[in-house]
Amino acid sequence: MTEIIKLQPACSQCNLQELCLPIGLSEAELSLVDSLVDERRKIARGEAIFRSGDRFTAIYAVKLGFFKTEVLSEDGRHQVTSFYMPGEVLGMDGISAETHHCDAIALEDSEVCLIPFHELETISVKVPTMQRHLHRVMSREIVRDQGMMMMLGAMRAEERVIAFLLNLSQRYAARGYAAADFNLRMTREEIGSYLGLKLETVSRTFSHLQEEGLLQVEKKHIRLMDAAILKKMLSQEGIGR
Amino acid sequence: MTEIIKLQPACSQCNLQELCLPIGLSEAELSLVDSLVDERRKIARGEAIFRSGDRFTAIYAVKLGFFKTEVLSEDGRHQVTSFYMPGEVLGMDGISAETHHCDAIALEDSEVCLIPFHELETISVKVPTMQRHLHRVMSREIVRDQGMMMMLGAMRAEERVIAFLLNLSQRYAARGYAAADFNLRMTREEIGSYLGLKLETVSRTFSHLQEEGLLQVEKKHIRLMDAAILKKMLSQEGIGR
DNA sequence: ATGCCAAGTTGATCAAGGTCAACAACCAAG
DNA sequence: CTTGGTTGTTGACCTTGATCAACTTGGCAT
Repeated sequence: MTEIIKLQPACSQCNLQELCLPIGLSEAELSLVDSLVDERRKIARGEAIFRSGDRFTAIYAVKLGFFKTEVLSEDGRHQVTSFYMPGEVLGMDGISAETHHCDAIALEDSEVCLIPFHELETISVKVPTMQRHLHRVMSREIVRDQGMMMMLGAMRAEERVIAFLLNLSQRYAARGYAAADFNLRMTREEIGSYLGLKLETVSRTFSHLQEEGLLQVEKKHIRLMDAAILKKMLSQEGIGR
Repeated sequence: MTEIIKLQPACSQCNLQELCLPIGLSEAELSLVDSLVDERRKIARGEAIFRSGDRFTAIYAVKLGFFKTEVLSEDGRHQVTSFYMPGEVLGMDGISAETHHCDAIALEDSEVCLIPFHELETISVKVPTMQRHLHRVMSREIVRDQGMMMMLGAMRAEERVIAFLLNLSQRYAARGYAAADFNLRMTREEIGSYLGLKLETVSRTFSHLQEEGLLQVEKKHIRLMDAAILKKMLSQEGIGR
């Protein structure tokens, strides 16, 4: 069950600071941020932070755990649009209409820092660095989505899977985890949905890359045997579809 | 050739105001915006406002004409990520890294209003309404991209084409043009790239929808014969791929 | 243990859409 | 008026990845 704890989140102490906050805030500015982020929330595996249609009030920084966001269309179809790991910020889809447009669901027991958005806007007015940072975070999401569109529109199945794994790898590395050896937090079906493929195709592609000796897969555990070659396969591979 | 004219753009007078600016700015606030947007720029068909790698300095409101943005990956592949019509704002991909990540190219002789971004941030601090609006515009882009990902990942060719046409139709309607009768500004190839399809598939799908009596296509001229049915085809159609 | 369910793998088959090619229509330039 | 280049249409064929189905494994509840 989702549970709310009023633990002083203290951004000023958080080891994710550099990922989630601007670099180079003054002491005074940092303490303003501390006062802003006043609530940490535990989300159990399978629970949602928010769902499509919920009123938008805050954005969320992942403190611990793993999330997916997914959109659903009128007919039953749904699609995973993103995965989020610690230090990443989610919920910005809600700003435009004061309503969320997707579900944000925990893939494992997780914790998020709740950032009330209107207060954030208020503080932005006083701390231009904060405003700049917010704009960058939003813009980064736009750029990321463009890359995603590129992937969905122009890459073949194997390339998508490779791009996905390399992206995960790079994000783990940025957090100080092993770049070539990690556990997937999501199912084959969720990966497939994210990549615009069926789960069988994801599974087959894993197996195939393993036969080639580029990958070792054992259930959710992935080991990249040669990231350099994988990268090359992305940029060289056929002029695509 | 691209040409710069210092014509008083006067947002306060512009008929696109409601699309491009927040509704409900005070007189005083509007005149602040007028002072911000101090340059209008003509872009000839085929020319770029900016290209990938260009330093980011401003965002652009389309005043007149039609644009596409496209990203290109290391290997030659490129993909159209968006089309923009009057009243829409482009260039926000550049904020995150102070560098543009795509090319913005005019599909016909066009005019844009140049909005220096750092000045915009400065004014946002003084005019909270402006800040709110900026955030909404950026967030709307995020939501739009999510819808695009949904389309690319979960829809079949015919559905994508229908969704594309209905989206255009709705945007024309919002601008006071006929919703069911308009001219495409882009080639079949550009549509295909945007939709993750080949130009032949776009062409065939047009022909097919025409045979069904749902569409009339003559070169670039499109007439939607029954938007209601088309909409229904989107939401009902098979549980998809 | 036992049974059940969700998650994953693998194979056989099929269809959507990509590829290749021919051709038509329509400019714009000479 | 002719020529060449761009854009669009249509057909024949082929490839990729979806679909359907059988089977395995592991976790959890009884």
